[in-house]
Amino acid sequence: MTDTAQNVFRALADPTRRDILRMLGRDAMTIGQVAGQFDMTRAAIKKHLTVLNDGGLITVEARGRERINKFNPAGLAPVLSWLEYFDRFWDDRLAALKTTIDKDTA
Amino acid sequence: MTDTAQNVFRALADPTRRDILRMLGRDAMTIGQVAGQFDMTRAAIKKHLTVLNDGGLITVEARGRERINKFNPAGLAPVLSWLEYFDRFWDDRLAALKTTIDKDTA
DNA sequence: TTGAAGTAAAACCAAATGGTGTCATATTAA
DNA sequence: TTAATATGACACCATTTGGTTTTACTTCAA
Repeated sequence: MTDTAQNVFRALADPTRRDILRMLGRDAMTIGQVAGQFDMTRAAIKKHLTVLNDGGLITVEARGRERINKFNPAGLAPVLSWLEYFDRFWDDRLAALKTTIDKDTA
Repeated sequence: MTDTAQNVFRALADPTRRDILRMLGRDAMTIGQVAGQFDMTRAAIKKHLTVLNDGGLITVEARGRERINKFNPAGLAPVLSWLEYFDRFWDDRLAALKTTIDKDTA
């Protein structure tokens, strides 16, 4: 396995992949289902899913001839870790994020 | 200017650029100073700084014949916004980030 | 004013990226 | 068994990316 953080940032660098991740955040989907939402071939979507999987952002579960792709929240951890380095620069902007977090963790 | 979020994620996709950003987070530097820290030509560094600037992650201030490159914390806002979408998935991991935030905002 | 320092900009190159189409394989259903 | 479905894997292509060299322009200092 290569550098984890790099794989995550690389995975997030493409807008299609970020959209796929949002979609999988709502519902787990097969490759075909994901492809149905984009004007792109299944092969292209499959490549994106591979990159997302390499970045640990999704998990793939085989079910018969289908592959269920699920969003993996833990995969975003490297991004959060990386962002923490800049904590001291954040003030009001981060405070806003903090409140949204509070709503969940309360 | 094209899509802001895309420019930010694209800027963060390269490890050299992430390293540069960390360096600029500690101290503002000229192109030459940044280049001195990497085994790479000034031209290459200049390109990276352009991408970081396009992403709004740094600001460049001319001083004589020098260009002072500064980290711009606000440039990371699109990343935070994008991450907020996944709030409901985060629990303990995000709680950790929350505590570090609390230390700053207290 | 002349030379050195700092940067900008352009031409160029190899490799990675994002897409396609095709074919093979495995599984479900008739 | 056979046909359709869902995916995997490969070859291929155009464009982008990350790097280099080279040249030119400003600005500082002697």
